[in-house]
Amino acid sequence: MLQITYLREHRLSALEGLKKRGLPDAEQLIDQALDLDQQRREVQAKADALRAQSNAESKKIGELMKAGQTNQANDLRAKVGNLKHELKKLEEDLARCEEELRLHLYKIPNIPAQAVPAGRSADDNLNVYQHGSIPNLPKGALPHWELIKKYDIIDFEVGNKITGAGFPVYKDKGARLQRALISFFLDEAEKAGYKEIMPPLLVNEASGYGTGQLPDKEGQMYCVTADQLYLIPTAEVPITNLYRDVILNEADLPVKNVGYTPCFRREAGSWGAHVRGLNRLHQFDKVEIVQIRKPGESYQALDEMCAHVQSLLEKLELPYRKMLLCGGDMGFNATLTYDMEVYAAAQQRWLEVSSVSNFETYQANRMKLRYRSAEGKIQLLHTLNGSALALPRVVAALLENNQDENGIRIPDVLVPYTGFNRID
RNA sequence: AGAGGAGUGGCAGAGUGGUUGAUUGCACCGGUCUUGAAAACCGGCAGCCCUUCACGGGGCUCGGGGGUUCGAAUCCCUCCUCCUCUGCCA
Repeated sequence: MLQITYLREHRLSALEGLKKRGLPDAEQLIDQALDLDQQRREVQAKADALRAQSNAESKKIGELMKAGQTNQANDLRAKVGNLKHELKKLEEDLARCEEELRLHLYKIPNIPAQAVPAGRSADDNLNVYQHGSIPNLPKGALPHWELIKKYDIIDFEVGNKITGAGFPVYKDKGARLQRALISFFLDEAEKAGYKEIMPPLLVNEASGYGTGQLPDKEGQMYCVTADQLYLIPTAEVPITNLYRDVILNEADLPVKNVGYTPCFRREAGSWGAHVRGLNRLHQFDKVEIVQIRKPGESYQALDEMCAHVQSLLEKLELPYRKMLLCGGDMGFNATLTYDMEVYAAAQQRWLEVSSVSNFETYQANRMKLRYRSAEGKIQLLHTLNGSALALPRVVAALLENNQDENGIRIPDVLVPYTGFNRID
């Protein structure tokens, strides 16, 4: 959620930024927020003044009672009683104003950073870096959804039976490969200075609001209605919410956390062509890195996180490209996002395996995540996160790119984790 | 899940209706003293919102929400969390 004080002071640059997202009603959104804010402040000023009066009179009643001047105390008591009616109405107005403003601010997405190109869709994203060569596959090369059947390592049918579409069952070397990738990603992150966190997989409503999945993406999360809990769509939610309502000391920074979790996404309405096999699932595994940074350092941290993700892809020998997302394709909460896409040679498609974003203060403002500087000044922090990495599409590309007539080669770096160097 | 107890500032711990946003101790920060350090002493030390160019002024918050009252940390209701006992369970 944007800070209203920011909008008050930087209306024009906010507007300019939001236009890069292609928001047709950006001006209206901002001006309405400013109006609501103006109303709120007026009502609060009145309510505060009235309350100040009533507090002062009440104090006097106490003094009169102590002095034994009961009659005067009773007169005053009646007078203050009348103030209360007036105050009650103002309090209701104030609560309504605050609520309206809050709900309105939830509707305004984050302001894209300077570097973000304007654009409508993924077609307008900028390819800023590319690495590795596109493999030449043998004749008769198969897409991963055929390979997993051929070698019997991932089973969608039995997943359909026990749960439903999009919940595959990993078997044998397929299961082992999942575990190997998770361990590899966690070990690499720890080498890069991240602290491992194993969080709950269900979160409450407040956490959903903290990182911005609620109210915006309510329909995309699985909800356990009996207890009003949500299955996490990403480890970002619990790991960032660790710091909800927290004031960190400057010495505690930067925070660098990593966590492996399964992720659960309803993916309502997003099924179509191109989502076969592992390309899109309701449950998948992901290792997520999260950083919490002082405002001045967050873009440097973003670069550092990208470099980490890129090093993983290079170690796995996967060809990839780094995309700078345009305003229209960027998530609601982010100011700047890089997507990493690997090339899956049998499908002949680039698949997004990581999304690395800076949220600046957007999440921190919702979460009241702040730090106290050495001089004692308190201010909001910047939050960042990135997938490092999401497994299914990495597996898809590994299977497709490393296939030959007799099987699939496992990249050297994974062999110590899998205990085998081929799937056949 | 049932019964009982409890939740106060970074921590510990007072406070059961009236200038108490809160005694005190520890921790922390600044200062005096000291060659330096410790000790001692002095001072500071919650967050948010409104208002003011500023100095300052005002409001809200004692787990969350609601209520009683002129006035609530203190009384009532409700939810959450923790502890003890019983039950259940990997």
